[in-house]
Amino acid sequence: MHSIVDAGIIESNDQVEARLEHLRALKDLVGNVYPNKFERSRITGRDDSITRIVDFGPVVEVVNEIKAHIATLAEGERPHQEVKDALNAKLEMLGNVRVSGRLTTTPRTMGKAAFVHISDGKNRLQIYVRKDDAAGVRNDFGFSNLDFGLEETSTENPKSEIQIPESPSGWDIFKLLDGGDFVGVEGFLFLTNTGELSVHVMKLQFLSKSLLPMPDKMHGIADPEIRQRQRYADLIASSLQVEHEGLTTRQVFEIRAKVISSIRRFLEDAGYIEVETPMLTPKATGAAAKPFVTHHNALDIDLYARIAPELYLKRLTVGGFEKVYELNRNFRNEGISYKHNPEFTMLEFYCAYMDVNGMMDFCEELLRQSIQEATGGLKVNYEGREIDFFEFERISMVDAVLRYLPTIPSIPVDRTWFNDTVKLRRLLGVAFAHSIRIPTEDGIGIQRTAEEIWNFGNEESILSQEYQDESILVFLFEEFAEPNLVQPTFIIDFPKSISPLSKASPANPEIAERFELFINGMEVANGFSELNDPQEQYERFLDQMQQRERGDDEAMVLDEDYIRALSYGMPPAAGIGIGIDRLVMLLTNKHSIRDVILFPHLRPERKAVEESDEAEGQN
RNA sequence: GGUCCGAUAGCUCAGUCGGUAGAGCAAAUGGCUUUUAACCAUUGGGUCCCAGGUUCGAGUCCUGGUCGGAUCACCA
Repeated sequence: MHSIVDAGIIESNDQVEARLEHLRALKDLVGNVYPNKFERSRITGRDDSITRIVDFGPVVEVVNEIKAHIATLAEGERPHQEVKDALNAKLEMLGNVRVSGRLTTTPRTMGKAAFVHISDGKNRLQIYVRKDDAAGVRNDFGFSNLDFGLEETSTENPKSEIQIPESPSGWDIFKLLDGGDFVGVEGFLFLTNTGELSVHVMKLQFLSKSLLPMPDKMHGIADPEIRQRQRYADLIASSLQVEHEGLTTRQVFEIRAKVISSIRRFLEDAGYIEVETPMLTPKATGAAAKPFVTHHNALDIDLYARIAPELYLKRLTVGGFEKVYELNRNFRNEGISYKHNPEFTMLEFYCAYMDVNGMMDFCEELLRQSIQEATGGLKVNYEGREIDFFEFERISMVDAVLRYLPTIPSIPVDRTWFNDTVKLRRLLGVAFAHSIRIPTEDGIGIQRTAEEIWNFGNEESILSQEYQDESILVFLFEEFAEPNLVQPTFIIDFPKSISPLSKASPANPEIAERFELFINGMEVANGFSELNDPQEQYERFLDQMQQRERGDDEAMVLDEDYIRALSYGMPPAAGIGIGIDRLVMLLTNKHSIRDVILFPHLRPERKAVEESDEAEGQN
């Protein structure tokens, strides 16, 4: 049988060899080197994790007292013995603890005693092992069995027949530990000469081996590929690192979890019910995107990974769920970028009898509460800029373009330009001119002045005949306004033609009652008053199909069953989709969506592919 | 897909003008019973991403490729 080293799954080097050798020696000492359990003490009320111990009130109190004492001392001066003794007496009153964790470093041994920190992935606690007084534990008998197992068996079997291996010394076990190993210890809490909370180990039990060396404790993992491909190693590294800028990887995902649970709580408190609609669907509906296709053998039909749950959720409003939400994955077979992953987490919810304005109000409240709960405030620092979630601006798409359009005094642009095809085309030319950056040696490129852009743009406008008026507006918005929308901003008054599922504004039939929320130039949410007229919806779908025939493969497909559902009558309603990954990026100051997804999609590992091909060739 | 940057010990990184391959951490051995990125001494450890070229000589220069990152264009 191949070993994992022979098979090339882990690389063999002097580090790994040394660890394997330690493991063999440990096997002789403790028996089972992968024991099944370790029972932790319960001085904090339930299983004492390291985090629960260091957060435990009486412990925190003692730690704060020694900190206060140290603050009064000169630099380098040790805490006074009598202060330490008094506090250590308090810690001893708490009783012995049994805690377990991963060694964060190689042990610092000093002749006949040693210190090392153990970590529960979140917090660390120092343990102190002395050659004199640390007993080792054999895993065949274990902590609890050591005390009770002997008596039970001895009633049935003569004592002489039982082979009880001699207990190893804790020190012998300790000498075979490597950074990253798991151990369980029993002992008492105390403060060291430098005032650090530690466990004086009386019993040491080996729990599991790390055969691979731990990531660098100062630098962590530098290779971004390993960070994302081997997230487990990234999480270990971020918990071991002595210093780090910003949040640790673990903290990022803790914030993500907090935001999500806070959102669920908010929606539930507001009367929403969570549902799960199909991930595999016969039609890729509800959004404009390329889907993943798969095949169901038994039914012999193609199925699509859903690109949005929208139409299913609205079917549920037809069925009588007045407030309904789904918080789960969507799949889109499109590019990967800093803000795109093939699968991403979307919150969608629908509320009967509400319109787009009510939805914007509600969305603001939802975001404010969940951001407050997840981060402790409403202001976040994102790439050096402060984003304030207290205020959300609302501005129409046309006004947003007007605000950020480069202007020159000789050509005053106003709202009327957007209703004039000729003038719109001039603006499109300006947008083309604006998008062209003159390359420079440093590769960054320089932008032209407003005057140059206008002069150049007016020549370019002749190229723009193929654009429809509405798509020109969107193009202008994306070119001029979008990158500038840093603070939370609702863009409202979308052209109806690009919003096939939204209701038109009562005031203007060409405008959809729709908004998109932009933060830091990124679309974070998209909502509207839901179109519930089956006849109009049918016509909008037909229009989309025409666009598809003209070559737009992202135009929506017709969903007859959805039209049938609407025909039963759907209440007026508003709905919204919120991109959770992007929201988490903003809250954790992460520039890439891959940093807020635990296992983002990457190219297949090159080495592994080649080797498995070779193996197949040999067989 | 375009442009720019990178790949050297297990990890993080130096490597000058083209001239014997380096440091810290990690590993091994020894010392040290309250250390804090512990310390001291000794030792081992390299396909300098791959292929080709220039050269007496290439980690270094040139060409091509692989992998990765950043960025721009399309998509939420």
